[in-house]
This record gives sequence, structure tokens and C-alpha cells, in this order.
Amino acid sequence: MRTGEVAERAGLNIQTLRYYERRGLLAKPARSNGGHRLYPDETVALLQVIKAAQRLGFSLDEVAGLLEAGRRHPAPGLRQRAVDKIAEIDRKIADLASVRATLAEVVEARCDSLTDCTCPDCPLPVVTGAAQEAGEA
Amino acid sequence: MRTGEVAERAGLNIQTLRYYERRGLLAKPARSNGGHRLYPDETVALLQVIKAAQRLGFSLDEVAGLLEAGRRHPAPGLRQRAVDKIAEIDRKIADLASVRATLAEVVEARCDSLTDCTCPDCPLPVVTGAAQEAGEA
DNA sequence: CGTAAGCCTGTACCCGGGTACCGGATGCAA
DNA sequence: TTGCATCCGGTACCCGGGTACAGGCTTACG
Repeated sequence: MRTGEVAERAGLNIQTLRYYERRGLLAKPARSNGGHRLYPDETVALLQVIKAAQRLGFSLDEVAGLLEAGRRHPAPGLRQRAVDKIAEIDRKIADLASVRATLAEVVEARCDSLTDCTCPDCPLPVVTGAAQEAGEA
Repeated sequence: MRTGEVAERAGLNIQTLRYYERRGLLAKPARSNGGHRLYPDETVALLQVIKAAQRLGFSLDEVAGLLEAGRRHPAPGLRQRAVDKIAEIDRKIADLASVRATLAEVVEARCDSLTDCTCPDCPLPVVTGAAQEAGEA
């Protein structure tokens, strides 16, 4: 398969394929006599794996490491990395939840300004009416 | 207060203050005769508001809009933006939760490779053993 | 065999959110 | 008044994850 076809099937830009190759996520593929890349069919599946791992919250560097580690099994560290990533996700969820709670209070309390809210028991962070002069462009 | 003091109290880099000024988050402050910025005390509080809003998931552009909108109250749209942001956060939390579930399954099932897992009932996305050849740098 | 579509490399650019460095000017205290 | 810390504007760079473009070569189809 040629770049265009792989890119289309995987739903990626051609440039992105070459980018992944540079980043070490994709092996250097075979070439035609003329120098065009020729990918094996499995590449599409591999790209799906990469995208899935990205969705799982891994950075490209992390994905590269995971693929590298996973190439010879038993993959040393795949499980551990998943466990670590779960902890990271739990932290993110907790952060978002507290943010959500604050926003819900903002809505609930009918705050009318970020900097100079007049609502009673304003939930907005510790401003207590001092910042309203400082932002006037 | 001079830049350095404001920066230190707010826990920001001086460059960041000037960056915020360029971005319209901070009003252009008064200047000394020699041209040095002189900030009112409230600026520190305003910066805390900005940081808080960032933590609430707003981008700098959004924060600028919020401050702009909030400067004359009743702030048209603050509540609405908060409601929208809550929906966005709920979507993010749902995504993270599903990601977490997948990772938990990976751990549970003792997957041993991203691309070539030999565990039974592998939860990894649809790869079914086809991608293992495609990534070998 | 001609021609258009597709691919090649290299380089530069995009976004958001900053951060660093430069040479020169100021501020403040001794 | 001198000397050092601080600040000035401007510009360039960082990260991650791509995307775009130019100029030239290859491949496939009729």
C-alpha cells in the first residue's frame, strides 16, 4: 500500500505518517524502485493502535516507548505503565470534578462577574472585590 | 508595585505578565517617568482570578472574553459560559472514564503487548494480531 | 508514450501558553 | 555619584502534535 491509501484508511494526513516515521512510531517502510514508500497491510492496524493509545492519554513519546517495549514480549512495563496512567487519569478526573463543582456553584449563585461579583456567598476564588480595577484596558 | 513584585506575589514570570498584557488580559498599567510599569495592588488579585479561570478550564482567550464581559455587569453570558463549560467538562470526564475502563481491563487481562497481545479476550482495540510486523524500526 | 495524479525531500509554518536572551535605560541606596 | 538590581522593548525560541508548500520525480492509465 502506498502512503495515500494508508493515510486514507487510517484517517490521517500523509504528512502525519511521515511525522510518525520521524518520531519512531512507524518503522521505515520498504520502498519502490522509484523511492515511494510501500507499506504492509498491517500498518493501518498499527496506526489504529497508535490512535487508540493516544486516546488512552499517552503522548506520542509514550506510545513509541510502549510499542518499543511491546515488540518483544512479555512487554516489560506495559502493565505498570497502564497502572500509572490510571492513577494519572484519576487525578485528572478529580481535578475536573472539583472544577465542575465550582462552576456549578457559579451558576447556582448567579454570579454576575468574574472580578466583581455582587452575589451573596460568591463561590469565586478568593477575590473579595479587589480586582475589579486592575483589568480595565 | 513593579513588575517583579507583582510577578513574585502572583507566582508568575515577569515575561508572563507582559504576555498577558499583549493578550489583553491585563490592562496597560501606569508607567513611571522612566517607563517602568507600575501596577495597582489589585493586579495580584486579578492574576489570581485569571489563574483560577484557567484552572476552571478556560483558555486565555476565553478568560479575556470573560473579563471583558464581566467588567460591566450584569455580565452577559458569564452564566451561560459556565453552563457550556460544565457540559464540556462532563464530556471530558466521560472520555476519561471510558479510557480508564479500558486501561483497567488491560491491567486486569494481563495484556503483554500493545500490538501482539497473547492474553485471552484482549481488550485492546480491534488489533487481532495484525499489526505486530508493521512497527519494527 | 504522454499526461495527470500521486509521491518524494526539505523546510517552514500553525496553535496555545509561555520563556529566554539581548543591549540599553532606570531606580534606588550608600 | 556610583554601582548594581531591576526593568524596558524586541525578537527568538521552547513544547507537542501536527500541517503546508515548493520544486522535482514516479507511477498508472489510456
